[in-house]
Amino acid sequence: MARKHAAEQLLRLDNQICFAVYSAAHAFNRVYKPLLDRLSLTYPQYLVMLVLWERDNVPLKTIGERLFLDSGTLTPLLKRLEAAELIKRTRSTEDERQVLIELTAEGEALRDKAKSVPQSILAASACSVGELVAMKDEIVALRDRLNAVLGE
Amino acid sequence: MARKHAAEQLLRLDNQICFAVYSAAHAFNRVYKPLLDRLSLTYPQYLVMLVLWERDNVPLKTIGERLFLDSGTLTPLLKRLEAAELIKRTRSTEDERQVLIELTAEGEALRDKAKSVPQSILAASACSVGELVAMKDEIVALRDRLNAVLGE
DNA sequence: TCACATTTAATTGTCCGCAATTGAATTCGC
DNA sequence: GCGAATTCAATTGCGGACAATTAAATGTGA
Repeated sequence: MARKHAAEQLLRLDNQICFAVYSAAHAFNRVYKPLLDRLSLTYPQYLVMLVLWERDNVPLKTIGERLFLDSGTLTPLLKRLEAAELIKRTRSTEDERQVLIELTAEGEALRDKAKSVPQSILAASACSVGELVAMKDEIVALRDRLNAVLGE
Repeated sequence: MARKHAAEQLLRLDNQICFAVYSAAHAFNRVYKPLLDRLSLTYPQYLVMLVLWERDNVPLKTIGERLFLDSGTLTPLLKRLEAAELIKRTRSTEDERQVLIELTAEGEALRDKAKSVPQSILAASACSVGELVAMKDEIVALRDRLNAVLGE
């Protein structure tokens, strides 16, 4: 047989884009780990802080929409950030269903220490900013198409 | 100020390739879920099965190297696959430190049911095979550069 | 107004992912 | 051949992820 059936080829690990993305996510996580250890943050916690550094005092829901995470993930994570005194959780007075997340002074201050992280990641990526931006845009477009399918 | 300082821009969530990869991995996982539910597999379990369908009777270590996972992840996962009677775990007679993983007849048979999965993913990705292959190759190259940094 | 649906967080249970440790088997240096 | 280092799997503990459920607050329609 000159070539295997297409369905067989698609089952091969090395042909699957999802595994490429999956394993790249883990590789990123491992590169981030020592950098974030210095901030005493995990990667998902760092993502939450990025959201808050852009806009403070937002409901849990909004953070979840931004990061594609639900309350089952965020509630315990935010409690740990509160225990670390980086954020405060308070019920909204207008809508008591909502929990508003607010940075503490300490949480704000951490932003400065975090500024050098992206540069280190850039270096580890070992390619140009232009290439990375192009890849990022493609991956985001793919992610959004996948999420669109889920919304149907 | 005409434009913000570069370090500030790099801290923005939308500018981070790692978040693109992270969120794309989750989106893939959510698309895979209903497909894999029919096989009673989780995504990491599906990855292990892909490895075994390519080559059977391999040590745990080899599976870990292929998937970039360690024994802390694989040992319980493989025990669940064994409980589901898809694989068998046996100590190697030549080197008793190794655990060899072998498909059962049921595990082999599942391959047929899994054949249609990649096609469904392809459809959800909503782009051409050529584009996907190109993206996959770029992401794999990036992953390998990141892993290379870790190996130093 | 009052039943009903919707929105939002929190909780519970299951399954990854990984660091750190332990213990057993093997290999290496001498 | 023997003690030390290495390899490999298992275990423990912690922190995500997410489905499913619960409960409370809010909104809506007759």
